[in-house]
Amino acid sequence: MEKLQNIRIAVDAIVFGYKSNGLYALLIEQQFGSSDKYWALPGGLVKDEESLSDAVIRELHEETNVQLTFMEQLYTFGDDIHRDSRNRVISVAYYALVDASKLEIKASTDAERVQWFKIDEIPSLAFDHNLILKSGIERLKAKLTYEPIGFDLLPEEFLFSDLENLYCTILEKEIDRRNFRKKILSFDILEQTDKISSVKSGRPAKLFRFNKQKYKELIEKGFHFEIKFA
Amino acid sequence: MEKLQNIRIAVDAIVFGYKSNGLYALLIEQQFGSSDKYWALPGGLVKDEESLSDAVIRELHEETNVQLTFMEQLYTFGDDIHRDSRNRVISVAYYALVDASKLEIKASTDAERVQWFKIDEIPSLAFDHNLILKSGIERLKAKLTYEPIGFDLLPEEFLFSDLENLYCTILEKEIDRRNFRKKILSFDILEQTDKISSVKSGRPAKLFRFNKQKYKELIEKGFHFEIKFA
DNA sequence: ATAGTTTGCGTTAATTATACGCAAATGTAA
DNA sequence: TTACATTTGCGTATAATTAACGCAAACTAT
Repeated sequence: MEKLQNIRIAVDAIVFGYKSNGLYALLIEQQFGSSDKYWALPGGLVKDEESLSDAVIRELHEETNVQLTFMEQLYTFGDDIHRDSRNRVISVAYYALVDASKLEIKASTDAERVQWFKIDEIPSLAFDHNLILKSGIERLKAKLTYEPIGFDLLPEEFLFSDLENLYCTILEKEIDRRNFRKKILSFDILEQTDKISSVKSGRPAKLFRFNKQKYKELIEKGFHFEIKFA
Repeated sequence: MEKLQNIRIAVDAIVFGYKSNGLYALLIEQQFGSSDKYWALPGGLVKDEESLSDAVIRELHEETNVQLTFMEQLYTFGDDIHRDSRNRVISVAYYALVDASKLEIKASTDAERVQWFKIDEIPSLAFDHNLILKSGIERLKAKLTYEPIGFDLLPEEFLFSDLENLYCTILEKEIDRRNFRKKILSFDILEQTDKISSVKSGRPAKLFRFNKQKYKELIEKGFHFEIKFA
């Protein structure tokens, strides 16, 4: 009979949200020992009878009350055997997107706090969570260019300038507004709605909506979403 | 005190090899109970004090004697809680590439056999290994188009026609030989060597070698490898 | 009215992809 | 020895796509 492993398995999630001034991630404050507090990614140990993705959903639900628009496995962190100094813990990391405009963070219970952090103002996190987050940002950036997941960070209906800003901000690149619009419109995956104005100065803009159904149909026909930048 | 988890953690590896007539994967025959034998991906439980990637290397070394040219984490399979009918096992899957021309498979010990299987002639495997393999093939195909990993499946020195065939076979697409050559050469990541002939009929061809160093330098400067097909 | 903004639609030049043509260099069969 | 099949290596013409701008329309604030 073989000796049982002494390895724990956890899930951690990066929850990304976008506001007009930048990309954010959701962090929770954890208590270590009696005095140490650290910000960390939401997550925790997997239960014996639950799937990995269920574990992520459960942890997120316990600690926040986000409504996910997208979730995907990121990477499994288990090469550093001392990433958790107390025990050997392997973490399966996920990343998720939410419409931050529709999100209210759960009221903080006890000493536990939940908060959005701008992606370039992340403090030193618990465990290897800074590493995980970095890897998540890279993945998000990459995926943004070849799959239409940007829409999952925006409200149902959005302005073209919102979409454009989202791409510019997250990818940290300059894009020609007119070429970007032409490109996206040529994909034929957006539909128009009414109008909006007065929100800002300038000419009133049309509101658009991402047609996921149509996108899936196009995929079947061999369509491939792709946005490139200089 | 929390109750300890009862979840095991394993690693499994897909080892890809390329021969002129197609893509292959390395499988081992496992004994289940007293009579059942199944082909499966090489792999096994992770030890308490070893990293995930070390576990893969060890398992591959125990079961085969492959010399890897590339290895990368693929995905962690833990959503199906009954993927192993005996216990809850979460598997971190890796995929690796080898130069199959230089590879001799370890002599089979006892009843355990190791064998190359052509990718479209894979039998029904143990656990969810067919699923893992499928996911690995998809990843390999995708990666082949945006990173120069095709060279890791070929000998140090190779003919252009080998490279071309590798792409055609694995991606199951037709490519214009001349445009393909032009494209790859334009990247300036190959260097020439001597000559070869007589291997086949026709005009003798130059042997090429992938310059990994140069590739890395180009990456630094913003270069992006990419092969597209109609 | 006038100035300042943002939107929506175009045009043109540069670059890249696609589809071929064809001669050179070999082995082989007549 | 010549003719033929085969594979390689280099080119060229055309189509398609990308990148770089121009500019008027539709608003707000002064």
